[in-house]
Amino acid sequence: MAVTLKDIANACGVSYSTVSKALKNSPLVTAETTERIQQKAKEMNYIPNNSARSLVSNKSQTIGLIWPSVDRVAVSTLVSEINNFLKNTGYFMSVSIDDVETAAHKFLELRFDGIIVFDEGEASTLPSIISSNIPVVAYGTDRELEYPIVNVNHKQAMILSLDDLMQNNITNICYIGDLNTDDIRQIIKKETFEGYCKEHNLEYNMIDSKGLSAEDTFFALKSYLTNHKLPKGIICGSYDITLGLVHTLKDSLDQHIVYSYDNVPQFDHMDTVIHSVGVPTKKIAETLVNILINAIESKENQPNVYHLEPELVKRK
Amino acid sequence: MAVTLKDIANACGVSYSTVSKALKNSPLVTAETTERIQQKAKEMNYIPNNSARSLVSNKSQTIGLIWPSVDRVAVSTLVSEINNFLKNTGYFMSVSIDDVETAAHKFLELRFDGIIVFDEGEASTLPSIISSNIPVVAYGTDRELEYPIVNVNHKQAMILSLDDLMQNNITNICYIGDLNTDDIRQIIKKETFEGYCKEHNLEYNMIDSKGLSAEDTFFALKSYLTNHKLPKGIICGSYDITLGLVHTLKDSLDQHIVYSYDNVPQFDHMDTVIHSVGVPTKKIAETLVNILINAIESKENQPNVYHLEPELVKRK
DNA sequence: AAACAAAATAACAACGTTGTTATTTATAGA
DNA sequence: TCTATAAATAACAACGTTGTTATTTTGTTT
Repeated sequence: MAVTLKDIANACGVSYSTVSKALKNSPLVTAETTERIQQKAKEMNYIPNNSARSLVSNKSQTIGLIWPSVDRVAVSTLVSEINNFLKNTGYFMSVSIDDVETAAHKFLELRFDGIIVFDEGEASTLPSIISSNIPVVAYGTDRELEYPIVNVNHKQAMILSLDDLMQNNITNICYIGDLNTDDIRQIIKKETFEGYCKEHNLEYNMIDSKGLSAEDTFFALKSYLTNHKLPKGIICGSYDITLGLVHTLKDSLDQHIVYSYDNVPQFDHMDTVIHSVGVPTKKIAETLVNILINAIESKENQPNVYHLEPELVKRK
Repeated sequence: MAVTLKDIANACGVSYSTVSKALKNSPLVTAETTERIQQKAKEMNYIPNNSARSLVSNKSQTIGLIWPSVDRVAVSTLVSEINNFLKNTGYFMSVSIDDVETAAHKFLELRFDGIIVFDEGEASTLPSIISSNIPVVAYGTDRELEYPIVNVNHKQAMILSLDDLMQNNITNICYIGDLNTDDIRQIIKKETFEGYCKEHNLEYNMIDSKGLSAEDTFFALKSYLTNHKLPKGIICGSYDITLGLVHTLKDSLDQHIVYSYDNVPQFDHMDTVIHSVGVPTKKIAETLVNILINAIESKENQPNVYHLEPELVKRK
């Protein structure tokens, strides 16, 4: 069916091992033969068989990305960036939206070279049988695992925005975020906010977005606003929550100063001024890719927690 | 490194071909040995090597999905549904967000069993060298290709909503969509709208959303509304465009009757009443999967255009 | 022109499976 | 007990590569 090295060899009157070398520009084959063979290979639409290749060399030049929550918009930017960095490094990225364990198992069967996991807490921990068989790096929650994990220091991000609010003498503030959850990231945001406010004697309140999506936030705010008002300073727990806020306030938004988690490029193109705080998406993508590629090439998987420091991006 | 059939064979004192059969529940192996071998395989954390398997059997039980525009939210629902249908059929779905040609080429190298492409027009046409080597099905634009394409009959969808408007005696209407584009799908919507209105002597106008995203629409509408008013009946060219409209109008939305393209479940959870028109996401997913699996199993790829008929979903 | 070294190419084993063919072991009938 | 037959297991070739080893061809030196 498909064209193989043997077919090219026959067409060129050489042995298939010579074809193999020629296609890899090996110095063991003379320039003319190499040229002739490559020419023929192209002409015959040769496509290397990764299965055969992987079988003998144990390399597939492919990374699996596990992304069970496809619908989270903010993350799609990160996925794109990871794809770019991987491509530059010579790897192909294959995404699965299955649950973490199913996806990882299949990636292992496919003998991919490494795995990136979007860690969403307990449910997404990879069993050690898997992580001991393939380099893994996770992005997400701050916890000790058998594989490296990249964390974005949500605590520091909160402090950055609060410091900036203080500096502008805004002391009437609120935090909008998912308050009733066991997602450790959301808990950190909430607790840091509360701790800081108490410590600095700020007038504050916390509004439950009742979820992480823009829609959840929209409904939660709509009902909240029937008998409350929002203070001048607002900190939103995520990009999607901010969208919900923008969607709700619309025109009166410019009476507030808004800080949002998730330092994604989307904020640059919004018509309302929203400051954002967090590690730039590119930086996260780059770190994840570097750690993983390094683990693959050095063949060792150092369990570790990497903290990336957030930046405050002020706009207008 | 990884556990192989041979390792299990040694541990059980049988030959590796017996292990191979036992793990596949072959009747050629006695029940006890099968039990003993499967037990051991589990204990040793055996993970089959897909490369070896695929090499000899030419099957990978994996489908590649090419999705270059990850950021389009409406599509993520479809991607999830496709994943579900594929899983039920015993296939694993691997997504690439690379451009169509790069992704398809890699899927071919990986010897995947089939490809689903989100067809976005000319730029995403697969060269026949690829489509003749692997079953392909596309979702998207209405055009003749060397592989089957599933199309959702945008014309009929427009007519459905216009008929419904007429039936409710709303004759003052507008269409919000991407007007200056060579995307054939958008052109069909626009032309069907215009043709219908002229034919029925309706008072109409068309508003350029200047893009397909919610943001584009938001800006376009904002500037439009400075010296215009929107009519009672509104038809939006996509889910994202509708989001832009909702975002812009907010409270005055209930003075209009809105129809939106893209029959996604998201509309059910919105707090404003929006009718939607289009083929239900599940139906699209199911059709794509069925056509592809059929092509794989019958080993023939009938080039064809499948038209799915849209439905009008009225709410509240 | 013979001998040798260097360069170019060919042959081959291996990777981990599957499916077919060959061999061993158990079961039955005389 | 011995053969004929069936059942169970083992051996083997093949899939398309890569990297190593073996062979052939070419070029140089005498």
